[in-house]
Amino acid sequence: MTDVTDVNISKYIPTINRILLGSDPNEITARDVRMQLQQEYNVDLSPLKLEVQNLIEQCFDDLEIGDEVEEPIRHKVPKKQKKNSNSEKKSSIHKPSKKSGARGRPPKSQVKIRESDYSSLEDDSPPQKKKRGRKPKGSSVKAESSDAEYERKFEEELLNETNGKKSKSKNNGTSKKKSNKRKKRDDEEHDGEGPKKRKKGNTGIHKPLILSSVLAEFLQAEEMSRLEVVKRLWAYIKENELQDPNDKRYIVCDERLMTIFQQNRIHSFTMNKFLTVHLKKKEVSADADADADADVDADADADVKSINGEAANHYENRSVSGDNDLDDVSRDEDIEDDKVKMEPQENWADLDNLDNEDNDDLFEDDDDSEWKSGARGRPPKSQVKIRESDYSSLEDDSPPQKKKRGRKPKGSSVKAESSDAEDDEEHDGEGPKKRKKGNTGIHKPLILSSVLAEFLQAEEMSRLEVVKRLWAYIKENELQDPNDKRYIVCDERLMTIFQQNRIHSFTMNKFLTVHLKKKEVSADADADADADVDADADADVKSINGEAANHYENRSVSGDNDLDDVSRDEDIEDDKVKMEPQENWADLDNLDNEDNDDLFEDDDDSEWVKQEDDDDKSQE
DNA sequence: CAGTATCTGCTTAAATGCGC
DNA sequence: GCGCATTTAAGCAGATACTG
Repeated sequence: MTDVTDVNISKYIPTINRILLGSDPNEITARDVRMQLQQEYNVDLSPLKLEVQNLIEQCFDDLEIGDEVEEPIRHKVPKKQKKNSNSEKKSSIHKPSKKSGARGRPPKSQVKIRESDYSSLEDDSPPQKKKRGRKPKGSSVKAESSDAEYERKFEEELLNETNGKKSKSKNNGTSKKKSNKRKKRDDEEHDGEGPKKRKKGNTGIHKPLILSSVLAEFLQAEEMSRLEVVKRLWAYIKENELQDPNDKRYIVCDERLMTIFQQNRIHSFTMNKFLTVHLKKKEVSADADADADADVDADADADVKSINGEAANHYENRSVSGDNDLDDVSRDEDIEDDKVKMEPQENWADLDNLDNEDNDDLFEDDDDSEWKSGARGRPPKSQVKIRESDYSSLEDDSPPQKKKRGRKPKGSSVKAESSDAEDDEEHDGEGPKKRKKGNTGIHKPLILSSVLAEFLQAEEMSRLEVVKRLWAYIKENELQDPNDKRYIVCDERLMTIFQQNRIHSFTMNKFLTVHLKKKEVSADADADADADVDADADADVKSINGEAANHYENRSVSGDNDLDDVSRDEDIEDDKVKMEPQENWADLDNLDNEDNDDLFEDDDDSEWVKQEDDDDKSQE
């Protein structure tokens, strides 16, 4: 073999290129290339190993430009090189470091997205302001939907690269908290081996739908499941802080959202409804598929314009003129409502009517629209329902100006996903967390007031269990207000507990507080507890009941659910209010606090009362 | 370690479409 | 026809995770 120390190795470049091009990028290594060079030129390249490897790497990089397919080898070459000890890692500069990991690495799509205006939607934008404390679960879950995708993709890559050293654990950690149901579903997604037939990708709510051009432009995608659309829209809404600060369930549409929803402000509940016109079933047939894009775009354009009507022009103009320029918006009559945004309370009450009417009109204007037909064809089931209740529900829990108690509205849904963490631990008991369902937190048994104890036939119970059982009772006896199921029409038994003829489900917990007492651990306390509690509770409940108690007692004789009797009582007069929800119920919270606080304050000795007092003080 | 943020359970409302 | 899944808000108290 020839000694090549003096040779200019750059002469090997063409050969290296040829070898690289002619080999499987997944298999070839720098060493392989060097070996081939040695064979072809019959030289020993060992003395120049590092140089040659660098050269090979360089060639590889050069070839790789504009040829993304070869990515795998790109990782592979330097990796082998690393093994070969001390080579300067030119490659490491552009090679995604494993540590930068899932988050740091900007996936191609992400980069691309950043260039677009919809960065918020497409990239896995972390919660706008990173808050202190524990990572927002809800948001993490939410972000997860997009985050997880990227992470998953990247993990897959990692798994290909390494032998899956560690990648799994992290993701599992974050998603661990999802609900069993969701988790189950996700598991199926992940391993694809679930026994169930449902697959996220194709069926049900995960079925990809064709987006209208407007929506497609907004979301930078032609197809997407309804679910995903909603997710992304929410991401956008949050990113741009488009939720009404007074009532976060309302979304104040910026001009972009206006092009989609044709509303200045929509309720989150009705978002889906408005989305309907922008979502079209995907045709499966090949031809249809081919034509689909064109058709859809055309249709969508036409439809959206027809839906937009005059306003469309404004939108278009505005979209040129600048972002969020709401002054422009106000030129339009429909959009005039934007001003309402500045004076939240009064005019918003009619929002839902506005939604329905305005949009129904819009939808009905154009009979040819496929998008629309989707929307219109759908039963007014919801609408019927809505009209029945006159949206009382929405207006009822109209913005409580008061400072809110309890858990802060984080702006995320925790509900569904929440249950699992605990459930998991419950079941396998091996979780790293310390929580145990039996004794701690919401599962901690509390001592019930005698009234509640009698009602539930138990001396102790966790708040959670109490609520559960109460709900069971409510359902069993159909005590929910048929007009707004969130309200519970108390029968005489519930009245003895809540001291109200009718309570909002949200406030049930509040009213329960006086009936729940922390369990003392000390031995003596334990001994005395029962007697004390019973005595206290009896006294308290009576004092709480006050005058009304007599009525309750009388009524208990007179019959079940006889609400006419109830109206004799002044407090109970509110029952009538039930028929005219608006004015009086808006103050439900105040009413709760004032009326009941007065009652509570009558008896200072009560421990039950004390709890509430403390509570109230803390509120102030 | 103190302080803060979030989670936990439960319910309701709306819309969707698939599966049972 | 119901359940599922998704999203939001509201109320509550205690546990837990996280930050400084």
